[in-house]
Amino acid sequence: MAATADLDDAFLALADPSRRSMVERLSRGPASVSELAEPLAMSLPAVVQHLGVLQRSGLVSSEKVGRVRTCRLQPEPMQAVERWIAAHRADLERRLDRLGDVLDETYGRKQ
Amino acid sequence: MAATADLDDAFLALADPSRRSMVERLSRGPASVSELAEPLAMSLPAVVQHLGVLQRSGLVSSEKVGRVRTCRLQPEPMQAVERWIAAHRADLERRLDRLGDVLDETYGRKQ
DNA sequence: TCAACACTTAAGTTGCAGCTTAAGTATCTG
DNA sequence: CAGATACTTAAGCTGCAACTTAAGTGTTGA
Repeated sequence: MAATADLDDAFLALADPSRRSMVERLSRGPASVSELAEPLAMSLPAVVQHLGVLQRSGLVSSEKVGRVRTCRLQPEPMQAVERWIAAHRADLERRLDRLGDVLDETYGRKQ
Repeated sequence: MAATADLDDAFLALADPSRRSMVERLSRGPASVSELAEPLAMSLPAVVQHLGVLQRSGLVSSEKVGRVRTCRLQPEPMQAVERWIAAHRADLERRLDRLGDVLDETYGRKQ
């Protein structure tokens, strides 16, 4: 059960299109910093800073071998975010369904 | 098929604990601005500003009747966020599963 | 009619996110 | 060992997010 601050970090990390592009790339497999940077129109230090945000959120881990840092997506924070969304979306939709029933009962069910 | 900017807005809106608390409240049913503000330790204008972020993201809609503004959670942006997460988490986990298979084949399956 | 209520608008402060350039530090490769 | 590669560190800039207080506006109930 993810702490509030963990969700803060994960949602914030995913709120930037450059970082989501990095996550999309990593969802297809590990990648080096340069590979993550390649499609992005910004300097390498900027990419490294985005990577820092992703790592601090736990969404991405990395290890350096030789001069190459290899990055990987971590499943747990993605699951925590999905659980939070799913729970509250489900609440909402259950309620909307019931509302539909109530309106049907009040005004007559549609054919 | 949510545009990138829409996902930006939705993730950003959900990256704040006060705003998530508002969304949690609204997932249980419509509420007035004062009701949303009640559990939050901040001024009413601050709450209204958070509400503005939620509305600009499409997550929340509101209408004013008399002097009361009633707010509702909208399902579509929640679904869009959930779809994005689910898609990339699924990619990741499919890959991790295959990796497990490969490791099993290479090093011998665990008993 | 007038005071309480439920916001709303305006204006200002503070801090930090998201870049930049410049100058490092290791690690390979020929 | 020199030059290319793959980051890394440092420092500084700009804009906007997240509040605040103060002063509105329109609505309602006694």
